[in-house]
Amino acid sequence: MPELPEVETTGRGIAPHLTGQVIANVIIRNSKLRWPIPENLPVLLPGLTIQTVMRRAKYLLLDCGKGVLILHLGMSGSLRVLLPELMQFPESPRKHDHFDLILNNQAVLRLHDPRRFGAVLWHVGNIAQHPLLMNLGPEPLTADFNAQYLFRETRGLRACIKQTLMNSRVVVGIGNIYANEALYLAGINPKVIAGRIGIGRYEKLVQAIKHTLRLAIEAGGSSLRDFVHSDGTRGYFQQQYWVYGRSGKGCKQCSNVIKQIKQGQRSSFYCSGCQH
DNA sequence: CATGATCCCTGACTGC
DNA sequence: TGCAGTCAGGGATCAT
Repeated sequence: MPELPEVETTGRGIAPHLTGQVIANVIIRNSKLRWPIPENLPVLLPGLTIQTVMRRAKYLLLDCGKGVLILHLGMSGSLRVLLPELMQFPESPRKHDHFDLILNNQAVLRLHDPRRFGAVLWHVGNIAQHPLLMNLGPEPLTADFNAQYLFRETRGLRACIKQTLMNSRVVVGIGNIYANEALYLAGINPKVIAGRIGIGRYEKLVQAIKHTLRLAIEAGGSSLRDFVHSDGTRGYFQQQYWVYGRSGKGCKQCSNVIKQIKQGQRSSFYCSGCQH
Protein backbone atom coordinates (compact mmCIF):
# COMPACT_ATOMS: atom_id res chain seq x y z
CA MET A 1 0.00 0.00 0.00
CA PRO A 2 1.13 3.48 -0.64
CA GLU A 3 1.97 4.62 2.86
CA LEU A 4 2.40 8.23 3.87
CA PRO A 5 5.76 8.62 2.10
CA GLU A 6 4.32 7.34 -1.19
CA VAL A 7 1.30 9.62 -0.90
CA GLU A 8 3.55 12.56 -0.10
CA THR A 9 5.80 11.72 -3.03
CA THR A 10 2.83 11.32 -5.33
CA GLY A 11 1.43 14.66 -4.21
CA ARG A 12 4.74 16.39 -4.83
CA GLY A 13 5.00 14.66 -8.20
CA ILE A 14 1.60 15.65 -9.51
CA ALA A 15 1.31 19.11 -7.95
CA PRO A 16 3.42 21.02 -10.52
CA HIS A 17 1.31 19.58 -13.34
CA LEU A 18 -2.03 20.37 -11.70
CA THR A 19 -1.64 23.61 -9.81
CA GLY A 20 -3.26 26.53 -11.61
CA GLN A 21 -4.70 24.32 -14.34
CA VAL A 22 -8.33 24.33 -15.38
CA ILE A 23 -10.23 21.05 -15.44
CA ALA A 24 -11.58 20.30 -18.91
CA ASN A 25 -13.19 16.94 -18.48
CA VAL A 26 -13.66 13.95 -16.19
CA ILE A 27 -13.84 10.30 -17.22
CA ILE A 28 -15.17 7.67 -14.84
CA ARG A 29 -14.59 4.17 -16.21
CA ASN A 30 -15.45 2.30 -13.04
CA SER A 31 -17.09 4.18 -10.20
CA LYS A 32 -17.03 1.25 -7.80
CA LEU A 33 -14.17 2.11 -5.46
CA ARG A 34 -14.24 2.12 -1.62
CA TRP A 35 -17.20 4.44 -2.08
CA PRO A 36 -18.86 5.20 -5.41
CA ILE A 37 -17.23 8.00 -7.35
CA PRO A 38 -19.89 10.77 -7.51
CA GLU A 39 -21.61 10.45 -10.88
CA ASN A 40 -21.95 14.19 -11.30
CA LEU A 41 -18.21 14.95 -11.25
CA PRO A 42 -18.15 15.30 -15.08
CA VAL A 43 -20.75 18.05 -14.67
CA LEU A 44 -19.34 19.70 -11.55
CA LEU A 45 -15.61 19.88 -12.27
CA PRO A 46 -15.06 21.20 -15.82
CA GLY A 47 -14.19 24.87 -15.71
CA LEU A 48 -12.82 24.81 -12.17
CA THR A 49 -9.20 25.69 -11.47
CA ILE A 50 -7.06 23.46 -9.29
CA GLN A 51 -5.64 25.93 -6.81
CA THR A 52 -3.53 23.75 -4.54
CA VAL A 53 -2.60 20.11 -4.00
CA MET A 54 -2.36 19.13 -0.35
CA ARG A 55 -1.97 15.98 1.68
CA ARG A 56 -3.77 15.18 4.95
CA ALA A 57 -3.03 11.73 6.36
CA LYS A 58 -3.10 9.52 3.25
CA TYR A 59 -5.65 11.69 1.48
CA LEU A 60 -4.63 13.91 -1.40
CA LEU A 61 -6.73 17.06 -1.56
CA LEU A 62 -7.18 19.01 -4.77
CA ASP A 63 -8.62 22.38 -3.82
CA CYS A 64 -10.78 23.55 -6.70
CA GLY A 65 -12.18 26.66 -5.03
CA LYS A 66 -15.83 25.64 -5.12
CA GLY A 67 -14.94 22.35 -3.49
CA VAL A 68 -12.19 19.87 -2.79
CA LEU A 69 -11.53 16.68 -4.73
CA ILE A 70 -10.46 14.03 -2.23
CA LEU A 71 -8.27 11.21 -3.54
CA HIS A 72 -7.21 8.14 -1.61
CA LEU A 73 -4.99 5.42 -3.07
CA GLY A 74 -6.19 2.63 -0.84
CA MET A 75 -3.56 -0.05 -0.87
CA SER A 76 -2.96 -0.59 -4.57
CA GLY A 77 -3.74 2.80 -6.07
CA SER A 78 -1.41 5.01 -8.05
CA LEU A 79 -1.66 8.28 -9.87
CA ARG A 80 0.12 9.26 -13.03
CA VAL A 81 0.24 12.43 -15.03
CA LEU A 82 0.12 11.80 -18.77
CA LEU A 83 1.59 14.66 -20.76
CA PRO A 84 0.81 15.46 -24.40
CA GLU A 85 4.49 15.89 -25.27
CA LEU A 86 5.21 12.28 -24.37
CA MET A 87 5.26 9.51 -26.94
CA GLN A 88 2.05 7.57 -27.52
CA PHE A 89 -0.23 10.28 -26.18
CA PRO A 90 -3.03 9.92 -25.44
CA GLU A 91 -2.18 6.59 -23.89
CA SER A 92 -5.08 4.16 -24.03
CA PRO A 93 -6.28 3.22 -20.56
CA ARG A 94 -5.09 -0.03 -19.07
CA LYS A 95 -7.10 -2.43 -16.97
CA HIS A 96 -7.94 -0.79 -13.61
CA ASP A 97 -7.50 2.77 -14.89
CA HIS A 98 -10.74 3.86 -13.27
CA PHE A 99 -10.65 7.63 -13.32
CA ASP A 100 -9.19 10.43 -15.47
CA LEU A 101 -9.02 14.13 -14.76
CA ILE A 102 -8.36 15.90 -18.04
CA LEU A 103 -6.93 19.40 -17.93
CA ASN A 104 -7.23 22.27 -20.38
CA ASN A 105 -3.58 21.86 -21.34
CA GLN A 106 -4.40 18.25 -22.33
CA ALA A 107 -2.49 16.70 -19.44
CA VAL A 108 -4.32 13.80 -17.79
CA LEU A 109 -4.27 12.73 -14.15
CA ARG A 110 -5.03 9.01 -14.24
CA LEU A 111 -5.98 6.85 -11.25
CA HIS A 112 -5.04 3.18 -11.41
CA ASP A 113 -6.26 0.93 -8.61
CA PRO A 114 -6.54 -2.86 -9.06
CA ARG A 115 -7.99 -3.62 -5.64
CA ARG A 116 -10.28 -0.59 -5.63
CA PHE A 117 -9.79 0.25 -1.97
CA GLY A 118 -9.11 3.81 -3.03
CA ALA A 119 -11.55 6.69 -3.24
CA VAL A 120 -12.48 9.75 -5.30
CA LEU A 121 -14.82 12.08 -3.45
CA TRP A 122 -16.05 15.64 -3.76
CA HIS A 123 -16.56 17.91 -0.77
CA VAL A 124 -18.05 21.38 -0.62
CA GLY A 125 -17.31 23.40 2.49
CA ASN A 126 -14.65 23.27 5.15
CA ILE A 127 -12.50 20.27 4.30
CA ALA A 128 -11.44 19.88 7.93
CA GLN A 129 -15.09 19.12 8.73
CA HIS A 130 -15.35 16.27 6.26
CA PRO A 131 -16.40 13.05 8.07
CA LEU A 132 -13.28 11.24 6.89
CA LEU A 133 -10.96 13.97 8.11
CA MET A 134 -12.60 15.52 11.16
CA ASN A 135 -11.50 12.89 13.68
CA LEU A 136 -7.93 12.45 12.52
CA GLY A 137 -4.97 12.83 14.86
CA PRO A 138 -1.90 14.96 14.14
CA GLU A 139 0.44 14.55 11.20
CA PRO A 140 3.44 12.49 12.35
CA LEU A 141 5.98 14.90 10.88
CA THR A 142 4.69 18.02 12.62
CA ALA A 143 5.72 19.35 16.02
CA ASP A 144 2.23 18.54 17.33
CA PHE A 145 3.23 14.91 17.27
CA ASN A 146 5.72 14.51 20.09
CA ALA A 147 6.46 12.32 23.11
CA GLN A 148 4.40 14.42 25.48
CA TYR A 149 1.39 14.14 23.19
CA LEU A 150 1.72 10.36 22.77
CA PHE A 151 2.25 9.87 26.48
CA ARG A 152 -0.82 11.93 27.35
CA GLU A 153 -3.03 10.31 24.69
CA THR A 154 -2.17 6.77 25.74
CA ARG A 155 -2.79 7.07 29.48
CA GLY A 156 -5.34 4.44 30.41
CA LEU A 157 -5.13 2.68 27.04
CA ARG A 158 -4.96 -1.10 27.17
CA ALA A 159 -4.32 -1.61 23.46
CA CYS A 160 -0.93 -2.72 22.15
CA ILE A 161 1.45 0.00 21.01
CA LYS A 162 1.53 -1.40 17.46
CA GLN A 163 -2.23 -1.01 17.03
CA THR A 164 -2.16 2.34 18.77
CA LEU A 165 0.36 3.65 16.24
CA MET A 166 -1.96 2.52 13.45
CA ASN A 167 -4.98 4.22 15.04
CA SER A 168 -5.67 7.32 12.97
CA ARG A 169 -7.28 9.09 15.91
CA VAL A 170 -3.92 8.97 17.68
CA VAL A 171 -1.67 9.76 14.72
CA VAL A 172 -2.23 9.51 10.97
CA GLY A 173 -0.26 8.00 8.14
CA ILE A 174 1.55 5.23 9.98
CA GLY A 175 0.67 2.01 8.19
CA ASN A 176 1.76 -1.51 8.90
CA ILE A 177 5.21 -1.24 7.36
CA TYR A 178 6.34 1.86 9.22
CA ALA A 179 4.71 0.87 12.50
CA ASN A 180 6.82 -2.29 12.47
CA GLU A 181 9.99 -0.51 11.39
CA ALA A 182 9.68 2.34 13.87
CA LEU A 183 9.02 0.00 16.80
CA TYR A 184 12.10 -1.97 15.87
CA LEU A 185 14.26 1.15 15.75
CA ALA A 186 12.86 2.26 19.10
CA GLY A 187 13.52 -1.17 20.64
CA ILE A 188 9.88 -1.59 21.64
CA ASN A 189 8.05 -4.92 21.33
CA PRO A 190 4.80 -4.41 19.34
CA LYS A 191 2.80 -6.23 22.05
CA VAL A 192 3.65 -3.76 24.81
CA ILE A 193 0.55 -2.05 26.22
CA ALA A 194 0.54 1.59 25.06
CA GLY A 195 -0.71 2.84 28.42
CA ARG A 196 2.30 1.33 30.22
CA ILE A 197 4.98 3.02 28.12
CA GLY A 198 6.82 5.87 29.80
CA ILE A 199 7.80 9.26 28.44
CA GLY A 200 11.41 8.22 27.82
CA ARG A 201 10.48 5.35 25.54
CA TYR A 202 7.98 7.57 23.75
CA GLU A 203 10.75 10.08 23.07
CA LYS A 204 12.66 7.34 21.35
CA LEU A 205 9.60 6.07 19.49
CA VAL A 206 8.61 9.49 18.15
CA GLN A 207 12.17 10.02 16.99
CA ALA A 208 12.13 6.63 15.25
CA ILE A 209 8.79 7.34 13.52
CA LYS A 210 9.91 10.72 12.19
CA HIS A 211 13.27 9.35 11.13
CA THR A 212 11.74 6.38 9.30
CA LEU A 213 9.13 8.46 7.48
CA ARG A 214 11.60 11.20 6.48
CA LEU A 215 14.04 8.63 5.17
CA ALA A 216 11.34 6.99 3.07
CA ILE A 217 10.13 10.32 1.67
CA GLU A 218 13.70 11.21 0.76
CA ALA A 219 14.08 7.87 -0.98
CA GLY A 220 11.03 8.81 -3.01
CA GLY A 221 8.74 6.57 -1.06
CA SER A 222 9.38 2.95 -0.37
CA SER A 223 6.97 1.02 -2.46
CA LEU A 224 4.77 -1.92 -2.99
CA ARG A 225 5.27 -3.67 -6.29
CA ASP A 226 2.50 -1.78 -8.02
CA PHE A 227 3.41 1.74 -6.98
CA VAL A 228 4.06 3.85 -10.02
CA HIS A 229 5.72 7.20 -9.69
CA SER A 230 3.51 10.07 -10.76
CA ASP A 231 5.73 10.93 -13.72
CA GLY A 232 5.06 7.48 -15.11
CA THR A 233 8.37 5.81 -14.35
CA ARG A 234 8.25 2.50 -12.56
CA GLY A 235 8.34 2.65 -8.79
CA TYR A 236 11.41 2.71 -6.65
CA PHE A 237 13.19 -0.37 -5.49
CA GLN A 238 11.69 -1.87 -2.40
CA GLN A 239 13.29 -0.26 0.58
CA GLN A 240 15.46 -2.40 2.78
CA TYR A 241 13.51 -3.18 5.91
CA TRP A 242 14.79 -4.14 9.36
CA VAL A 243 11.89 -6.42 10.21
CA TYR A 244 8.94 -5.97 7.85
CA GLY A 245 8.44 -9.07 5.70
CA ARG A 246 11.55 -10.70 7.18
CA SER A 247 10.03 -13.38 9.44
CA GLY A 248 12.32 -16.37 9.80
CA LYS A 249 15.35 -14.38 8.72
CA GLY A 250 18.09 -13.11 10.99
CA CYS A 251 17.93 -9.75 12.75
CA LYS A 252 20.40 -7.39 11.09
CA GLN A 253 21.70 -6.23 14.47
CA CYS A 254 21.70 -9.27 16.76
CA SER A 255 21.02 -12.23 14.40
CA ASN A 256 18.04 -13.48 16.39
CA VAL A 257 15.27 -14.83 14.17
CA ILE A 258 12.62 -12.25 13.24
CA LYS A 259 9.22 -13.32 14.52
CA GLN A 260 5.82 -12.80 12.91
CA ILE A 261 2.57 -12.55 14.83
CA LYS A 262 -0.98 -11.31 14.16
CA GLN A 263 -2.25 -8.21 15.88
CA GLY A 264 -5.72 -7.03 14.96
CA GLN A 265 -5.70 -9.13 11.77
CA ARG A 266 -2.41 -7.50 10.70
CA SER A 267 1.04 -9.05 10.57
CA SER A 268 3.59 -7.74 13.02
CA PHE A 269 7.29 -8.44 12.72
CA TYR A 270 9.81 -7.99 15.49
CA CYS A 271 13.11 -9.14 16.96
CA SER A 272 12.78 -10.55 20.45
CA GLY A 273 16.44 -9.77 21.03
CA CYS A 274 16.23 -6.07 20.21
CA GLN A 275 12.65 -5.25 21.20
CA HIS A 276 11.23 -5.40 24.72
C1' DC B 1 -15.71 5.09 25.00
C1' DA B 2 -12.29 1.36 24.07
C1' DT B 3 -11.39 -2.64 21.69
C1' DG B 4 -11.72 -6.44 18.47
C1' DA B 5 -13.71 -8.52 14.26
C1' DT B 6 -15.43 -8.08 9.59
C1' DC B 7 -15.54 -6.57 5.04
C1' DC B 8 -14.42 -4.50 0.61
C1' DC B 9 -11.06 -6.42 -3.74
C1' DT B 10 -7.52 -8.51 -6.98
C1' DG B 11 -2.89 -10.10 -7.87
C1' DA B 12 0.94 -12.76 -6.26
C1' DC B 13 2.17 -16.79 -4.55
C1' DT B 14 1.90 -21.82 -2.98
C1' DG B 15 0.74 -26.57 -3.28
C1' DC B 16 -1.20 -30.25 -5.75
C1' DT C 1 0.09 -25.79 -17.19
C1' DG C 2 -3.73 -24.93 -14.49
C1' DC C 3 -6.56 -24.63 -10.75
C1' DA C 4 -7.96 -23.82 -5.98
C1' DG C 5 -6.71 -21.87 -1.83
C1' DT C 6 -4.27 -18.41 0.97
C1' DC C 7 -2.55 -14.07 1.98
C1' DA C 8 -1.97 -9.06 1.98
C1' DG C 9 -3.73 -4.61 3.53
C1' DG C 10 -6.47 0.89 4.82
C1' DG C 11 -9.69 1.94 7.35
C1' DA C 12 -14.82 2.41 7.83
C1' DT C 13 -18.14 0.07 10.21
C1' DC C 14 -20.24 -3.13 13.09
C1' DA C 15 -20.25 -5.97 17.37
C1' DT C 16 -18.90 -6.57 21.98
